[in-house]
Amino acid sequence: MRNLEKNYDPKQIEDRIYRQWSEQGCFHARINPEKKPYTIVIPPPNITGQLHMGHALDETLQDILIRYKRMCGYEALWLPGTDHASIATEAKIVEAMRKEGLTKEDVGRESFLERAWAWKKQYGGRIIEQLKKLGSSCDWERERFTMDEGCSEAVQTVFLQLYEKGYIYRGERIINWCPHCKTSISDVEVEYEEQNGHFWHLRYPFEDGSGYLELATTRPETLLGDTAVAVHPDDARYASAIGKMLILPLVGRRIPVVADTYVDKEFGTGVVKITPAHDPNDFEVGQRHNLPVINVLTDDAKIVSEYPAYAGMDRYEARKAIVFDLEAQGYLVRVEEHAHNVGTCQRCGITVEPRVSLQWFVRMEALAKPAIDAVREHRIRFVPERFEKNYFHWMENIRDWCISRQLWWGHRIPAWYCEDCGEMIVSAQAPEFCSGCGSSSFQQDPDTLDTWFSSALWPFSTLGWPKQTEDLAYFYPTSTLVTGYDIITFWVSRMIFSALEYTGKIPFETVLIHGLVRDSQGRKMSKSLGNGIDPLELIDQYGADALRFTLVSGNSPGNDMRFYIKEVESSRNFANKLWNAVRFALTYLTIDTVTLPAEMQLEDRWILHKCNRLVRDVRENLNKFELGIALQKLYDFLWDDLCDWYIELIKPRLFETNTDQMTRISAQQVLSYVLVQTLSLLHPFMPFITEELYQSLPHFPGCGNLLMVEPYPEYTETLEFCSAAEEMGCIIELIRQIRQLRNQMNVPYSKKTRLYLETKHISTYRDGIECIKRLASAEALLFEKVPDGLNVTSVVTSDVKAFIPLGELVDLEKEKNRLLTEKKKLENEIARLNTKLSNPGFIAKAPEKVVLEERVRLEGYQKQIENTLEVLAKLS
RNA sequence: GGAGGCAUAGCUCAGCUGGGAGAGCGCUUGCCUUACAAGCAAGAUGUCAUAGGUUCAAGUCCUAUUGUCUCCACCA
Repeated sequence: MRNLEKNYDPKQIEDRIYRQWSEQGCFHARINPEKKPYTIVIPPPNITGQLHMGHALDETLQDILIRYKRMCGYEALWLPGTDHASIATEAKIVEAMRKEGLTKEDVGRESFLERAWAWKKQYGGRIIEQLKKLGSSCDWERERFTMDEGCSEAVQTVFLQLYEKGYIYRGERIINWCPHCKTSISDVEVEYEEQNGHFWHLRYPFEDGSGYLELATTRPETLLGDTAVAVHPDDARYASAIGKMLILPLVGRRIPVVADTYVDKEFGTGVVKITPAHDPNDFEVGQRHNLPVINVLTDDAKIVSEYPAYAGMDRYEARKAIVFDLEAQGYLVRVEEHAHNVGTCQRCGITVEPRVSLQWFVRMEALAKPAIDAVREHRIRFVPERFEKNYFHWMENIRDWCISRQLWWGHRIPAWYCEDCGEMIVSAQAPEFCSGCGSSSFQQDPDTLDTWFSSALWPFSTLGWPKQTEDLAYFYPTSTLVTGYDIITFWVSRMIFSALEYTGKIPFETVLIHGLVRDSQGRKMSKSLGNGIDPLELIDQYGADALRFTLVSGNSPGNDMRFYIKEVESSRNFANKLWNAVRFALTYLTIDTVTLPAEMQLEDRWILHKCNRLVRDVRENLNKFELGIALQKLYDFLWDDLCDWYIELIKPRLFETNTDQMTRISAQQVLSYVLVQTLSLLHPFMPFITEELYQSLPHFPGCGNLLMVEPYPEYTETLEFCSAAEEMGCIIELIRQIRQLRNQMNVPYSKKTRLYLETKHISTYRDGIECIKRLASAEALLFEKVPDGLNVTSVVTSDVKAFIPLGELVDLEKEKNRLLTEKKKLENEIARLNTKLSNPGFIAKAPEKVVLEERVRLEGYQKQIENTLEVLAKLS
């Protein structure tokens, strides 16, 4: 038996406990046909990342689930790893090089990649170490990286398969281009923000001199690339203009007026300039009308050399110059203020530029369908269910996925171009000879794949796919995916359709969605605001368990939470409470096994009953992913029932002053039983402190198992003690009343009062008399009828009248008033219940159980008010 | 424009399939009662956003309204 410090100090134990788990191989999952597998793959953190509060929440939820299932007897695998995060990492490396005065082009592709791998080596491990600080019980022997050999093979296999099936194609399309990162980005990587801009009204003259058309634009600089003007086919105002030619101002190009239903007659003048190269809608109009696509911007958003007057100007400079020229030449009608949404790059924040370019795409329609069905048929379940709607909306309106990126860090596209004839060959290795011309010199496609392309394969690539490994056969499909609602579209949806397509199976059964951790003012935590709270600092200060407790308590799936340091403090206090409960127990435990006594006191049966119910509830809540509720129940039981009531009640039995060995031992037995049960129940939530305390219990050296691998408590029919629970409830009620009275009368705790109890349930109160004596600080005597002539004041419950000699209390008037208030309250309750019970509808339609409950309740109040009135009469 | 969330004590939030309004923090009062002052005991505070509806019964289900946040789409 070890002596515990007075206050819980997580720093003393956390690293030691983690090492112990690790050294005993508790994290490692082994294929075991005797057991059912339970698998979680971690949402791989970026190698650029530091652990932030969002991770802390995500990992805590996963660790709770995995520890719970492990203790429930599943072969639990939590598979960890990291993501190469192509654009984010590349941006960081470019930035680091910029400080050295270098660019990507300066160092070249090969040496750039060397830097990237060095980065991975240096920082990829950092976040893993941080995960360990949280207590994450990942199987580190199975740690993966999206660009390791196996995952890369998976990526290549998928690419080749999809290409052969015709799902991957290469084409000129309009895509989102980031002029800063100089790469394409997918639709979901664009973030829209409202900006104040202008609406420039321009006039484009007809070629035949018969006037002009007036239109408006927010981007006058794209005029250089206009290849038509469009009106609605049914718009009577412009019917005669359709098919006529206009002269494009400043450029002099002849462009047609076309009719297209894309145009909104009601908006502006009902005339739209069409710039197929720089607007997605215009691009489509262009396709329909066979319009030329004229690109006017370079890859860093400057005007191309074909327009000497503006060549080399940045897009915003060009805008000014062009507006100036338009005005000077009389083409500008007026300028309006106009607020509109502008797309920006998720990574760098620069305004994206729609741009026509040659990219690789995944054809999504056929892939999306089975993925929609899987969720619709509830083969995959979202928790909470409402996030299905997000998913369906996205999947049902899905567009082709642009997967090529003009980046170097990532999986390079396995396509090769013949240097002689230009023939494209898609294959894993460089081809030997060109199938077209027989040449043997090839260039590999310079582009890499969208980082989400590899994360989409994560649930199965990490288990060995495309190889049919034993791991894959046993642990796949995985069980639960835990992630934030912000990446359902980026990631969850892509894993679902990928898994169905390549493995023919769902990737996971349940998606547990959590919200964002916000700051105390409800703002997102972000670097730019500087409002982030570092989880590692909190762990350092309050312990990992306290942080975990804070993140889970009061949090419900899918909802955002605000984070207060104050709450971590109270979580820490809870840990300390638990610590001290065990510390107390240890000073009195003389037994070293955990068995329940044959003979138990009332309070023993009561706490066992409550503990057993707790086991049932916590399991139920955990099975339903209601982690916050489960934790709340544990908190209430431990603090209130166990510490404030049970331990206080059994103190007299535990102390040396108790010479009755039997009651002394039985108290120890029940206490250690309840402690083992609750430490086990709480372990998934607060693994460190529970493990440490469990090991300090005297039975531990005998059993020898770490708590982490002990079985999770199970509900036991034989521990249902309903009548004990009821009787104890009455006694608790009585004690509360007496305490209230003493408090109101300013009787100090140290002063014991005499107490005469009058009740018809002598046996019940005989069992509880010691409890009353101790917790109400009273010398209690039991009577069926209290002798007359005692000048007394009193406390009243439904089945007991308690009298305290008047001399021991201070104020008779006060006491009368107290009882009158009590009477009033009771009258109100009785009236309410009478109304309810005399309602024929209620009697007829409410379930019998509910009616009965209300009747019992009413009876209780009636007895109580009788007692109250009787006592009031005595007082006056 | 489309979809969804939230609105409960001074603050932050729980409240599962309808059946007497809860927790933490804060506040008031009294206590160093042989585990814990990071503690113990007692207490105060709520037209559960508004208006209807369903029901014997609504914080809970339905409809509308207001406020607020988010996601999706993006109209020149």
